[in-house]
Amino acid sequence: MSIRDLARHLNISIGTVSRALNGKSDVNPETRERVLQAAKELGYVPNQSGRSLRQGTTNTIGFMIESSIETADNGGSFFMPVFEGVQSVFRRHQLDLVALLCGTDEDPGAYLNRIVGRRFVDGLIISATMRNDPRITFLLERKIPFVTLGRSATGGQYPWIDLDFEGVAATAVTRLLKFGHQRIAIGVPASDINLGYVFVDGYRRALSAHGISFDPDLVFRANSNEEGGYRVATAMLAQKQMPTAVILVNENMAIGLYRRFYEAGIHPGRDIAVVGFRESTQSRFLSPTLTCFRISLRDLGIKLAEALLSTMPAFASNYPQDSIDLVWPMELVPGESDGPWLGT
Amino acid sequence: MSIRDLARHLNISIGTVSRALNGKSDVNPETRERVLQAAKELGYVPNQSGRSLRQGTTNTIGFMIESSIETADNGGSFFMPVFEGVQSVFRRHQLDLVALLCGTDEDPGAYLNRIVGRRFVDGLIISATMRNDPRITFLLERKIPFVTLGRSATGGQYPWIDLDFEGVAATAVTRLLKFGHQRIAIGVPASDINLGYVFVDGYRRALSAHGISFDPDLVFRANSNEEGGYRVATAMLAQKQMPTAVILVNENMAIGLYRRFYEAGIHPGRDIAVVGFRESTQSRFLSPTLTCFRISLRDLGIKLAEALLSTMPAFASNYPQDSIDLVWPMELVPGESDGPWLGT
DNA sequence: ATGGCTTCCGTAAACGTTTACGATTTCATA
DNA sequence: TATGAAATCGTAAACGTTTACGGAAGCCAT
Repeated sequence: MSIRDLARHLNISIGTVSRALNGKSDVNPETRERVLQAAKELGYVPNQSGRSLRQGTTNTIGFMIESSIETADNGGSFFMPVFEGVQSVFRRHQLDLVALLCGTDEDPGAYLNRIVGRRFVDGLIISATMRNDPRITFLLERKIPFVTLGRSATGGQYPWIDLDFEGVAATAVTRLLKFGHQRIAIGVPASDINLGYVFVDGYRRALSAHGISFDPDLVFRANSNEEGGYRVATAMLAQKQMPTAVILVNENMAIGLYRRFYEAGIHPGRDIAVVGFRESTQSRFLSPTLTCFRISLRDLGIKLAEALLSTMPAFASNYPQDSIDLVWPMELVPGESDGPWLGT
Repeated sequence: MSIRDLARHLNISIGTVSRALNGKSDVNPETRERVLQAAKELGYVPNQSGRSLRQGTTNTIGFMIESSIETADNGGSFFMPVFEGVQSVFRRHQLDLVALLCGTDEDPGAYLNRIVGRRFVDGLIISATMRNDPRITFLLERKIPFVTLGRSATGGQYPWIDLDFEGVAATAVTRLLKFGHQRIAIGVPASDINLGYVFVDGYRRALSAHGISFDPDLVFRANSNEEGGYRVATAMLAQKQMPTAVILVNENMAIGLYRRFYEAGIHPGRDIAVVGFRESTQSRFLSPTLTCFRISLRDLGIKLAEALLSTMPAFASNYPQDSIDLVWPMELVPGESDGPWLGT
């Protein structure tokens, strides 16, 4: 069922059929109607390869999602809603979105090189941005439109959207200080993901804004999952003077942390304050419910899509450049996991 | 950087270049070496559109992942490891795997029709199979190779792999009966996903095998997330005679269930037995830790890939047909959430 | 010297689209 | 009526690749 078959069936040329289907102006409205009708009846859908070959564009966007061991167990709850949002925008432009999950046993650079080299996608969304991310320099020199979810220390001119980790750190720190806490710890990912650096920076700045000196012993690095949270709690318990509060960069860590404290007979929310990130269905149903930060992942996805489109020549006219380099604000949702310090 | 440029640069014809790159036999080893060398130096990667157009094959497989509201929050933890496994097999055959997430505001049938019509993929993996799934009949009549994760009541000849829900139900029921429980409830998804039907069937059969009559009031339907678990617990509490044990089809439900019981002052593992499904990082760190079933999702993914390849003419020779229609066994992992019935 | 292999390589068609260009018709206007 | 513009459509080239086919060269045996 090619366009040629369709043309033969209608007794008109394939050029006219193509123009009719693509909404070009120089075609008789009546003919167009006949073509569209026949296309629907015969179930004709244009072959993407032929179209791509001719126009040099694939009408697909790739969303590269990290699937490392660390994030494999919880990444989905984050990415799925974002993906939803991105897709809702692309659908309006007949763009198909595909998720590209680079396997753990393949080098992300090589993977990206293959995808880009094959002209598989017209643009890319890059997530889990590293502090120094070779993917960014690669895409820049290949002039592939892209946007990153998460800023990076890598140089160059490209749009990025990131969560407001400084804001989160500042809000959490001030809140906990107001509650009377003095030793406030944080739990951040052990990997080289840039998120960790930004978070620690924000934490540091927030502390110094209140005249409190930074204590490196209060920064706990671990995997961003339940096991990591468990380890953080264990490390906290081992300190001569245990922190009275802790800020976690990942809500999955909270479960492991809760568990470790439960084993030690320590009640989060009473004996120790916990602030998590980010709000999810989970955080509302933990006991105690987690104080954390709310964010509309779907809206984030929408902004991501718009930022990408603004860098693509074919769509840039509809999307002004001002939607790029965005720091996404988040709102604190109080839970039962923190409160006034009752200790000595 | 097309094959033509490469040929010009080497002063040989494009036909020879193509043959050299594709490992055809009728090319001088020395020439082949030169071609491969030049391709690497100049960073040549064959254009996928051109290749697809010519061979009628795209070298990509689609993994259609459900992203409905219900599963958006937890689907990732399940699919990511499966995806990993699938990808590890496809990589060996130079096949690229892409995740296709059908947005919630688009009809899955229409989405699939577009993907297939465009000749976007050579094969498909379908998940979240419905009891009556129009996608299956569609793919069958279009003769697109596919495999489903989850069996279906839809007729036709196609490979599927499913988890052993009967086994899970039987094991859980016998275990709980041995513990002295009499009123054993189950929590299953409210949607039309076939998984729910199979699970209830297994539960029913397991009960009757022990001479216990089936009580429809013990089947609780809810969303497969934390909120659903909360609702299930609420419904259980409302019954005149509360069940003494409950089997959940989703471990995320356990969190919500725990929460509701916590609010009611009831301790899972002591006052009520909970058996969950499936084991995850979470289930090991909940308090109490969840008795549940273990499964290697990566291995599951590998089998899925093999089943699909066995139906694709180009690969079938390497993959015998016996790997299809598989019921995946699972192993129980005891936790703290169930035990002997201590009630009256 | 001729014929027949084998080895290697070039030529050209084909895949399904889109689109620049030109051809034809229609129609109003001079 | 002649003319030009507008509307509509057909023709053919082009995108990058693979591959069937044939040709050229080399070699060996007759």
